[in-house]
Amino acid sequence: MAVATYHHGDLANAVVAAGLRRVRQRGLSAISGRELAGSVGVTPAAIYRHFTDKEHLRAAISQAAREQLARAISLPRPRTMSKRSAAERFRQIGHAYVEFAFTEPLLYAAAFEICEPLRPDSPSAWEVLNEALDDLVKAGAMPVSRRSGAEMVAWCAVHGASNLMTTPVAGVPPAQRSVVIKQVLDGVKRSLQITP
Amino acid sequence: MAVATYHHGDLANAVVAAGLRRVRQRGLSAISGRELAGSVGVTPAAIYRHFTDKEHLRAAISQAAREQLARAISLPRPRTMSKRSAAERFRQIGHAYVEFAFTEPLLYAAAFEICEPLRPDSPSAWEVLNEALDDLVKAGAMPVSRRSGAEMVAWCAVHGASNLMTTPVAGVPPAQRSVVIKQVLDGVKRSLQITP
DNA sequence: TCGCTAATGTGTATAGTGATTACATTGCAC
DNA sequence: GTGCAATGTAATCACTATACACATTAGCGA
Repeated sequence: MAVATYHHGDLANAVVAAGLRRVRQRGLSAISGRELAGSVGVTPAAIYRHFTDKEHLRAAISQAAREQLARAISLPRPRTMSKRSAAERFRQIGHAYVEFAFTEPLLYAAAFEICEPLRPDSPSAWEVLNEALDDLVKAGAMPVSRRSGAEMVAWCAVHGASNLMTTPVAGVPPAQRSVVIKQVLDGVKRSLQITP
Repeated sequence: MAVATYHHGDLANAVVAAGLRRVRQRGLSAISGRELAGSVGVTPAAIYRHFTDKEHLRAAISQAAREQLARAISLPRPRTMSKRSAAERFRQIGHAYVEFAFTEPLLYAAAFEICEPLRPDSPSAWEVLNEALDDLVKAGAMPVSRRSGAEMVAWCAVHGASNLMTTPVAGVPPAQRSVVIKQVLDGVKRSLQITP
């Protein structure tokens, strides 16, 4: 099968996929071009036909991780939204973000380790967030006056929480995580004056 | 002078110091033990008398970066505090945090890249923050009921902002940074119900 | 269907890396 | 002073990123 086809056919994607698998266990910094090439059944140098650099390769993997995060927080969006359901969905998106960081800490870390966007992030987390905020305003669950800059206020809080709690600096024991998350999400709610 | 003394005398610290210098320009991941050893005028293997691993070395450098951050946000603390001055100082600490991230992005990134505390972080950023929050309560600028968990609410927001804005993911143009920072800090203020 | 060309993968080579080992030098406690 | 533990050196190994010349092949125009 190694010689079934001389040309792999989809090396770039295959390498990134293998990279993601590796990242989930050892982290982005442990990625080795050789090993990756081997796991795809190809010579190390072959990678350089598709990626200029090791850095380029790592950037591609990082972006793939970012796309997984975006997918993870893309919760289904009901056609019509009440104040309650809009607020609920907004909170759940925040939860999903943090949850992703907890269940796939290395993938999450990789997503933000290298952030040069290669091609425009397909459905970026950013867009999901903005959509949810717009829905909040439309549903009347948040004053329009708070809309401007709300993305950053919300994202910073949730991203900061994910970042700090997947790391030993903050020293938050896992058992206490959920209460911290609640406090942070409540804080966002208060800060953006989300009503119900 | 290379042979002035066979023993260096303070290799561990010298190596970390050289490491910090290097990190500021190229980032933590670009650290090479050999190069570091060379820049201190010592053989590569000598480093392994003081650090078990390269990872151990990097962890030490990361912690040194964390200590620099802590120093950067350790603003002078007036003996007696009014509501106004307590709130002011709290905000300035937040500003200093973000400012550090902007002026030394690579150092800041390194600080949180490896977070195993080796020895207890001398004067940790955490402690500075808690002190400032306690002062807020004492001065009556924040309701006691909001004190619990306030560290995380505040830290998450500021850390998230630093993290996202020293990176191209958020796509915030440098010119617009200060307004985002203002919004985030105002958000924290509202969230913690800081009064003046 | 043929054959040309660009794209892709191979093999080999080089320089730099982290790490280990045996040995040299030295400060310090006794 | 002497001996020992701490520290630095030299030589070495396995591995990694990367470059280059070459082999193979897909896909296209004739």
